[in-house]
Amino acid sequence: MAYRETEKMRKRKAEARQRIVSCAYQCVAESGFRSARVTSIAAMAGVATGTIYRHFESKEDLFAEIFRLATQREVDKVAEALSTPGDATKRLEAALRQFAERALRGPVMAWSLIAEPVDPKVEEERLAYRQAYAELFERAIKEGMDEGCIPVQDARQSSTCLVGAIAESLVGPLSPAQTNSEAEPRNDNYEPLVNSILCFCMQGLTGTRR
Amino acid sequence: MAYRETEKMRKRKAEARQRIVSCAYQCVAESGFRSARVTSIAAMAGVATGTIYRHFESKEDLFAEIFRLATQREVDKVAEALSTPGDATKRLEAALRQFAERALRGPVMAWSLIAEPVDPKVEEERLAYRQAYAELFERAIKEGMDEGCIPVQDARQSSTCLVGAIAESLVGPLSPAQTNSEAEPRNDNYEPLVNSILCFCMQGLTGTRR
DNA sequence: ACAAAAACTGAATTATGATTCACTTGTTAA
DNA sequence: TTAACAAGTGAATCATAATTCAGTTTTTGT
Repeated sequence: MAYRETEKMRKRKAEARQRIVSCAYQCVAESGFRSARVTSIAAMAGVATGTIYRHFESKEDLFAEIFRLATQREVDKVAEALSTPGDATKRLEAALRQFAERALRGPVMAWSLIAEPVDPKVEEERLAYRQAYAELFERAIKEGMDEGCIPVQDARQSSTCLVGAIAESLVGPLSPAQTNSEAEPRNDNYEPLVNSILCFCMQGLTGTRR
Repeated sequence: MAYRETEKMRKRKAEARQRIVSCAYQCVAESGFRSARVTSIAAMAGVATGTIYRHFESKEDLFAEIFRLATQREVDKVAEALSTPGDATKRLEAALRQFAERALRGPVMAWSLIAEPVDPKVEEERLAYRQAYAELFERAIKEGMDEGCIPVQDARQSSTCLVGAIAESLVGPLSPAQTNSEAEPRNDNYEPLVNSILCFCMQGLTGTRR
């Protein structure tokens, strides 16, 4: 008898997995899911192609995990903005702004998360992702209704609409055609775009234009 | 010298093309772009696979045309609802309702048009499709601002938000997972869902909840 | 040092469908 | 009838990457 799984090995394996994940993440962040190749992820991570398959069932599974990770980051940021002190209206506005601004700042990944055509398992994650946002907003809207700063309404429905309104507003600006043609001049100022999106959203929510 | 293109031939060719198009349409309406096979479309249309390629450059081109066609139908219906007599608010509400109800009534095609992952050329058509809606709504919003029944706002931005809010609200109900699990009970009543979507949208537009 | 058990490797295989093309059939005008 | 040409056919080919797996290397406990 010999080999028995050892702490050292467990750690090494975990590191390899981690390396694979972050290289895959990087690939996707650079040019989306569609063009990310298992082969190049492996090369980038310094492992053989086959190794990927001892860490993930399939490419789809790997990508689903990447999607989940990327998503979690975004959702956390929005949650953070929502847990700021202040009334619900203010917090919602900050959260929506956060959502939009982060997307515009990392347009390739944002596009992948919001609108890139992806395989079914990844698409499932996308559904979950959108629901995660919707739940976050829903809670805040309910708080707002309790506080009295947001009129009574179907909180879930409104939050779904918010997600849709923002996502749709970003699809144009984020779509690769747009993003590429922008050549070099990165980070223009997003303020006007973001503001006009928020204007509609806040009015939809509160009935008050600002 | 002999064979020269004749009226009869021209017509026959056109008919074959038409047959291909409508069979492809049917396939997509039944189960989406992803599962539509060139081979089965050909079989269904009663032509050889190769024949498809004398009418269309590639599968993507065929699908782009199908998308365009399906899209046109929908956009026309919405345009029709918008050209009804009445004030802009009423007309917009009717149009948005039309959009949502038609989607719920033909969920497979609607999902394909709104959210199914598709090839790049088809995705391009989708962008155009969403813009077509946005333009329609934009015009109506501007009319409403002139009439005074809609407060001054960035009409284009608002119309984009409307498209997004509705599309997002439909993605859940339309997604194949949902659609399939509904088993048999077709056409439930969509009223409550549609109403709550419209509630947010109209308030976003007018600042007035109803 | 060694045998047992993993883990790693990457070239070869496989899967999936779209696309092609050598050949057959149909159409036209003389 | 026939020559000239276009349209139609569908089995064979091709393209693209994901996935596999027989062989190699590494790790471990004795």
